[in-house]
Amino acid sequence: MVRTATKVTTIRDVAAEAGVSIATVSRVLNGSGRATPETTEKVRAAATALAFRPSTISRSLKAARTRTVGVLIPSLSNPVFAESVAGVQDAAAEAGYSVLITSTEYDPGREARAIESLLANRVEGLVLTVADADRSGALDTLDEVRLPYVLAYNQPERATRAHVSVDNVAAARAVVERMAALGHRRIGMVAGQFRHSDRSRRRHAGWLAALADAGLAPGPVVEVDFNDLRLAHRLAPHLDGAERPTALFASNDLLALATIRAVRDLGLSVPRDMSVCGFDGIEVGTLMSPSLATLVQPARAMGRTAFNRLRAAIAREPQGHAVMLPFTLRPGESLGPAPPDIHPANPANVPLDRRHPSS
Amino acid sequence: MVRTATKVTTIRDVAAEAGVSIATVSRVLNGSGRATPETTEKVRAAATALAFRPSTISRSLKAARTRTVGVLIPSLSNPVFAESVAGVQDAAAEAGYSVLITSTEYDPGREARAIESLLANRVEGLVLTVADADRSGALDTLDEVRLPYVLAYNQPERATRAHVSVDNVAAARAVVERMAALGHRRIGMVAGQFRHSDRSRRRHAGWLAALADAGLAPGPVVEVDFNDLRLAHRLAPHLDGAERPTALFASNDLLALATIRAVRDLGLSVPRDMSVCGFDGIEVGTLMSPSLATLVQPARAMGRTAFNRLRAAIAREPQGHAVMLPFTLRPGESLGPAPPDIHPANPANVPLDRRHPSS
DNA sequence: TTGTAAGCGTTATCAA
DNA sequence: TTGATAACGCTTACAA
Repeated sequence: MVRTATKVTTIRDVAAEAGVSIATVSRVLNGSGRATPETTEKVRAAATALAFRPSTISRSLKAARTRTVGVLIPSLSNPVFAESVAGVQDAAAEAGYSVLITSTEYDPGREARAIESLLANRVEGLVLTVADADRSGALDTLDEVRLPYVLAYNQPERATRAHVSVDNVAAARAVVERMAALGHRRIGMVAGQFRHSDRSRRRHAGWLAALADAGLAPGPVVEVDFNDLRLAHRLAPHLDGAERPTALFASNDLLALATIRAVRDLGLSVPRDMSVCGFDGIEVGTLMSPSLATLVQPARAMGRTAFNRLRAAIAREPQGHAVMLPFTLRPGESLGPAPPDIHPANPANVPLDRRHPSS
Repeated sequence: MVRTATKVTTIRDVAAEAGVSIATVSRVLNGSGRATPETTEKVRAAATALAFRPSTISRSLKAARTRTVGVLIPSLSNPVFAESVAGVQDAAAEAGYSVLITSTEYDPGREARAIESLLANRVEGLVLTVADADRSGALDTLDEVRLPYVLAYNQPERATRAHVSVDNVAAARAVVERMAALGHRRIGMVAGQFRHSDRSRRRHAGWLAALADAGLAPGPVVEVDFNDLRLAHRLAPHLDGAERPTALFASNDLLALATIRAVRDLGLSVPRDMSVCGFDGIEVGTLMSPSLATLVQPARAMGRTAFNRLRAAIAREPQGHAVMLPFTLRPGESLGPAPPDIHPANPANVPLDRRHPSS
C-alpha cells in the first residue's frame, strides 16, 4: 500500500489556488458578505478543483456549536428503537445535523461511558431512551451539565423531563378494552421487569385500570427478564386449569412473539385457545402468521418529533415538557374472539390438572 | 426557561482553579510528561470540581485525527443492518472511537449527501453497506479522496475494495443443497433486484450452480422490488399447476417472511406444501411459527470485524482485501421435506419432463 | 470588495 | 518540573 499522506485540502490551499485571501474564500463559500462575480467564480472553481470540504470540526471550534446531536438507546437490535433512530436520522439530515450514536446494551457502565463520550464530543443535545427515566444516572448527569435532551418512548413521573411518547396507560387500556370486547374475561399480562422499565409499569397500570373498569379480575402477571425470552417454563404454570387466561397482553412486541412461541410450544393454538396482543407495532409483525395484533406506536415519528423538540430546546424556544403521539391498535390474527368457556362445567377438567401435580 | 449561557469549562478554567498553566493541565490529564504528585493532585481536583471534559473537537483539530468513524447503511429498519451497526458500535466503543451514523433509505441523493457530511466531519474512515458495490458513486468518491473504508455484507467483483462478507455463492449453494437433500426437485427463488444488489446476484449464482450440480432444472425466479413486499400477486402465476416449486429460496429474511405470508395467502401451507428458506438470520425468525429456516450471517461480527479491519486500514497496516466470515444454516420449521409428488405417476406429470428436454 | 489578524480549546515545542 | 507560545482550520471584526 502506498504511504500517501492523505493531506486534506484546507481553506489556505483554496485561497492560494484562487489567488485571494482565506477570508474571501470563507465569505464566498458561506455566502456571507459581498464579493465580485469574478472573485466568486475564481473561488468556486478553485474549491471544486481541489474538492475542498470545509472542516466541520474547525468550524465547530470557532462557532462553539457542532451541529451534532447524540442518540443513546438501549439496543439497536430492537426494531422499535432502530426505527426511532431512523426517524432522528431523517429529521437531523434535513436540518443539516449529524448524529452520533451510542447504544448501551442495557449496561449501566456503558451508558455512563457513552454519555461521557457524547459530552466530550460537544453534541448540542441528546435524544435518548433509557430503561427507567425515573431512576437514571445518565439523565442526572445531563441535568447537572444542563445539556438539552429529549426522551423518546420514556414517560417519566418527573414530568419536567422533556419526553415524547404515547400515553402508555391509555394505550394499554385500549388493548384490554379490545380484548374484553372480544369476549375475553381472563386476561393475563407478560411484562418486562417493572423495576427496570417505566414503560412496563405504565402499561401494567393501564392493564389494571381497564380490567377494573370492566369488572374483571386481573389474570396472571408474568414479569420477564428481557435477556431470557424462553418463556415456556415461565408461562406453563399459568396455562392449564379451567381458569387459565384466554388472552395475554405483552408489554412489547418482542415479548409478544416469544409469548406466542411459548404458548404454542405448550400445545395451545393462537388465537383459537389463546389470544396475544403486543405493544410497539414492529413491521415484521405484519409479515408473520398469525400476524401480530399490536398497539402501534409511531416509531419513526417518535424519533423525528424528539429531534425537532430537541432543536427547539437547543434554540431555547419555550415549550411544554411532554408530547404525546397518537397510537393505533393494529388488528392481527393473533388476537381473536374468546373461545367458548374451556370447561363449561365439565369434568374433563380433571386430567389436565393432574398432569401438573404441583399446581 | 432560564437563559443560562451553558458555558462549557475549558482547560483554562481548570488551570486557573489549580493555579497552574494550561500546559500543565494538559500534561497531567493526558499523563504525558512528568509532574510532581502535588501538582497532579491539584490539577485532578480542579478538573473534577469543574467537571472538566476535554473537547474532542479541539483535540481533533490539533491532532488532525478525530477518533470518529462513519457508518453508512441503506436502512436501519432492516434488522440485519441494525445488528451490524451494533457490532461496529461495540468495537468502536472498546477502541475509544465515536460513530457517526447515516442511512440512505436507498436514495442515491441522500447517499451522496451523507458521504459529504461524513467527509466534512473528518471521519477517519467508513464502514458501509451499499446496494451495489460494483456500481456505487459513494465508493467512487471515497476512492477519489482516498479515505479508508470497509464494506460490510457487500461482495464486489472489484476485489480490491475492502470488504467483509460471507461467501454468498457458497452460502446459497448450502441452502439449495439442503433443499435437495430434503427431496425437493423444483426449487424457485425470490430475489431482490439483481441490478441493484451485488448480494442478490451472488446468491442467485449460488442457487443456479447448486441446481446444476444436483441435476435440477432451475425453478421460477421472482425478482422483487424491496419497497413492495406484497408478493402474493407476483407469486401466484408460479404456484399452481403440477410443476409448481416445492421450495423457495428467498435472498433475504424479510423477503422470506413476505414469501411465507404470500404463499399462505394463496392457500398453501408452509412447510407442508411449500418450504421456504431465507438468508440473513434475523433474530425474530426464531420467535415465529413456523420458525424461519435461514442462512445465518454473523451480523454482529460483521460489524465488529469491519470496524477492526477499518482500524487496521487507518493505521496503514497491510492486509488482504476480503474477509469471509463463516455462515451457518439454521434449521427451521419453514423448511421441511418435499411433499410426495403432487401427482404421483400420473400423466399430469408428463408436461413437466417435456419442459426441460435437456435434463 | 478584500485582506489582516484574533481567537475558538487543545497539544506540543521549546525555554526557563 | 513547569510555563509561554505556536499551531491546527476556520469565521469574523476591523482596516484598508
